[in-house]
Amino acid sequence: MERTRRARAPGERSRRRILGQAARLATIEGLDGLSIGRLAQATGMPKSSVYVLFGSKEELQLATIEAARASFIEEVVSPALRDGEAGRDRLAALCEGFLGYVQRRVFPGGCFFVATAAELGGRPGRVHDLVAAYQREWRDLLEETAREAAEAGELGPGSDPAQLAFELSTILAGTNIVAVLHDDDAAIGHARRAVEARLAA
Amino acid sequence: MERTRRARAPGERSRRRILGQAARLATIEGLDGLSIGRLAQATGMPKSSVYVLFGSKEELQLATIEAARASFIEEVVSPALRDGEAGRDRLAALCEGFLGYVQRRVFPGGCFFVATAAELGGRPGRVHDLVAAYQREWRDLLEETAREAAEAGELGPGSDPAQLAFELSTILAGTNIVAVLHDDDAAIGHARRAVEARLAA
DNA sequence: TCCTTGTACGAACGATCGTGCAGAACATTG
DNA sequence: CAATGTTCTGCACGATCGTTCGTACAAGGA
Repeated sequence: MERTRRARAPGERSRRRILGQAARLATIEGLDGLSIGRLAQATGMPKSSVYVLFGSKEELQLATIEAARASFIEEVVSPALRDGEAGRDRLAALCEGFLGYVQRRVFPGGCFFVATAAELGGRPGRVHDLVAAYQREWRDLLEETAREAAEAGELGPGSDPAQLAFELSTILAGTNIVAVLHDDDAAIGHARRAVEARLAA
Repeated sequence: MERTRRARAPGERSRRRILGQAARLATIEGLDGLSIGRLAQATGMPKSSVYVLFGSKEELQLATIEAARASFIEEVVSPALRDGEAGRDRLAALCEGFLGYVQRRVFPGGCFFVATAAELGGRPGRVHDLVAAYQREWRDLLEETAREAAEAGELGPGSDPAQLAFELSTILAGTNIVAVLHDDDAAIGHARRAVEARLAA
């Protein structure tokens, strides 16, 4: 048991190191622009080793998405679920967590899922489906939290949780694009005001 | 005169045909994913002809951006400037123009500039700069129109045109991403409600 | 008339892409 | 220590990338 885990460790460690670089690279070059050769060069491993650790480029992309999701949960979701009590506070914490995560450039190209969602657009395939599923998961989290807030009476009387979650998620995604494209953190400030206004009413 | 125009016509016609395909392809494959070989195959011309008409891949990308901008102006901006009188009406017409343009899939991957802005992110170079300039041009148009509306007293008293333009542009961009990613026009409906609410207050 | 210019076409270049494979390197077991 | 079974690595493959070159044709200016 312990033996086997230690035996598999070297492969796991290499995988983890590659995936860290892959997630960072993918926010700049795109998931398609991810090349096994460049990844090998960035980690100092031979190309064939990188390849054999994942089996195919598509599997590498899928694993990269999973790694990025783990990072997103650790950096954005978990802190908000821990700090924000519930309802509106938690909703604010999620938005602020996202904005801080973009601002401090956890990934050099901003939010991994905004970048890949825009890239994959309407293309078919497993990679697209996985990104779409996680994007929806994020919006569902916002929506459910908004629903809690609405039921607690913390939002205006006529507020629609689905509509609110839609507006917040699109504003956050759009903010990411503008902030990265112009390397301009003023966008983050605008976004904070927008979220504030939407959560006050 | 007429002779020279007819003499120069074949090159211009080829360029136009290539750029039309290029703009459509770029919203799916990305500006980087645009390959001269595929473009040649799509237009039935030899690869070298496509190449020599633009001189380099970067020039092809720049020309593609210009072509996409012309399409955007024709499909979104001009109708709104013609129909919407001024101020708030015009602002509403611009937003609705954008949403209709996304919904009817003028480009298969949605708005060209949202797709490329997300792709180019923080990369350096002339291609990035041109996309960033046109993205800013679009937001400036929204902002100036919002300012007209505010000065005409059509918006709420405490409204900030820059903030309003930021919110509208990010909501529109985010809507494009969601609508294309999930091939779900319900996002367009949500966006219409969001714009309406923002322009009513 | 020749000469320049611009467009069209085919072939080829070096580089890099994803992928496959035979064997070296390694740890584990007897 | 020897045998065995995984894991890693160097090398090579076909394909495609952007780019270049040589050539052919058509038209305008000298």
